[in-house]
Amino acid sequence: MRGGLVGKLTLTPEVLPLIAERFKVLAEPARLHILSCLRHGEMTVGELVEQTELGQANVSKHLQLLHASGFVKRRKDGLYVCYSLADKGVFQLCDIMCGRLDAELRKRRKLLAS
Amino acid sequence: MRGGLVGKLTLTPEVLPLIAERFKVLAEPARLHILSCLRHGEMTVGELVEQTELGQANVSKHLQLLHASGFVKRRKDGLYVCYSLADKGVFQLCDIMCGRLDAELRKRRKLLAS
DNA sequence: CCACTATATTACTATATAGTTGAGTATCGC
DNA sequence: GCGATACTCAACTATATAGTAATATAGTGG
Repeated sequence: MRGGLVGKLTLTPEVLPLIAERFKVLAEPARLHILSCLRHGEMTVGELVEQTELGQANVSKHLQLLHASGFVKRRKDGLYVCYSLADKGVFQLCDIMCGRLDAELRKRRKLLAS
Repeated sequence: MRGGLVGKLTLTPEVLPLIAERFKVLAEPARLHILSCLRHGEMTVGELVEQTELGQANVSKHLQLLHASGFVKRRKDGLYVCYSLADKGVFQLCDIMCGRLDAELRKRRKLLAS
């Protein structure tokens, strides 16, 4: 079923700030790194700190934002808080962006060769 | 053929800043507005200023950035500079984001109803 | 050449936020 | 209870950038 109605909401002036806000969440290497870590499964905050080499409070703050915008979900396990991807759809966005970047780098390289 | 190899480049730590930078370009209501205006065809800077009700210098600056990141292309026509979408793929990203937003608003509404 | 129009650029201000430090909260084992 | 651990929150600093006003550039017609 794949979610059914994708894009029912269109890019009208009223929703522009809301959409921009979402893009802004992904517009940060640190947050993309965290998401990319979570690709393989849920992780505790501490594990993410270790993996990303960011400060602990910093990771925590990024996670709050990612959670508030619905990119990740939270689960408490005793002392630990485990974060995981809310859905794998985030990477659809990243993959498209990677594709665009790739295409442009290729184009730029071709220009240099000529 | 739809472009062929989408996502050949993956989300490795080295490309994270580049990908984030691209998302940042879309993380601005003004720029999304400009892109949305261009959806129907090419427009001059002046037309975009009129349509978006932003300052002229502001629009020009946003256009420089959109052009530098490969979202729009430029064409000089005498005194005028006509901007148009580099490709329609941008809206693939926006539509996905709209879908995510829509899904979350719906979920939030369902919670309120219960 | 000059005046005019359409864009671009520069310099500035105001605001937002990434990262850090230190304090606060919750949960575990003793 | 106490201390230790894992995480969150609040206050701060430094940096980036959106928007603006003024100036510069480029093309057009006289």
